[in-house]
Amino acid sequence: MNYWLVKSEPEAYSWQEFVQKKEEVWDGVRNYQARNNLNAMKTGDLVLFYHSGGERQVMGIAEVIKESYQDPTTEDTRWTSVDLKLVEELPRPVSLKEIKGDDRLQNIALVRQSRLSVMPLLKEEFDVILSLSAS
DNA sequence: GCCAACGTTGGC
DNA sequence: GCCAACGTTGGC
Repeated sequence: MNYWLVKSEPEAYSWQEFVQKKEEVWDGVRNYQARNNLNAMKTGDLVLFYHSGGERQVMGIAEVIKESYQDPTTEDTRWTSVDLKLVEELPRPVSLKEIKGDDRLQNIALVRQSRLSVMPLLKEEFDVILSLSAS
């Protein structure tokens, strides 16, 4: 099992919308590195959902329920999508500030490569973020 | 609103 | 194949 983090601008697609819909096609990725990460996702992998822009916080957890396939929003065969399903909302959101302030999270792309929209996490990093939310 | 980081495009 | 110019993203 692998762990990931995906970003969304809440004005474009919010966690609240995801909570209502329970499932979503994760489409529109137009960056090769992000696409490669999408393609590496396996059914059952867990994905943190992060709000970029004004909020900058991790909102909750999703699960991969369909592995990568042609992105339905484009004819261009270079781009792919996955399907995500709601798992649960975090007890409270974990802010970028908290993530940047934690020594154990300094290697994640959210800190090192702020523009990447789909990134892998180590299990340890995933667990640290969950524990921050619970504290 | 600004700027840094990064990606893409196009001229050579 | 290199690099300048330009566009976009996202944090501050």
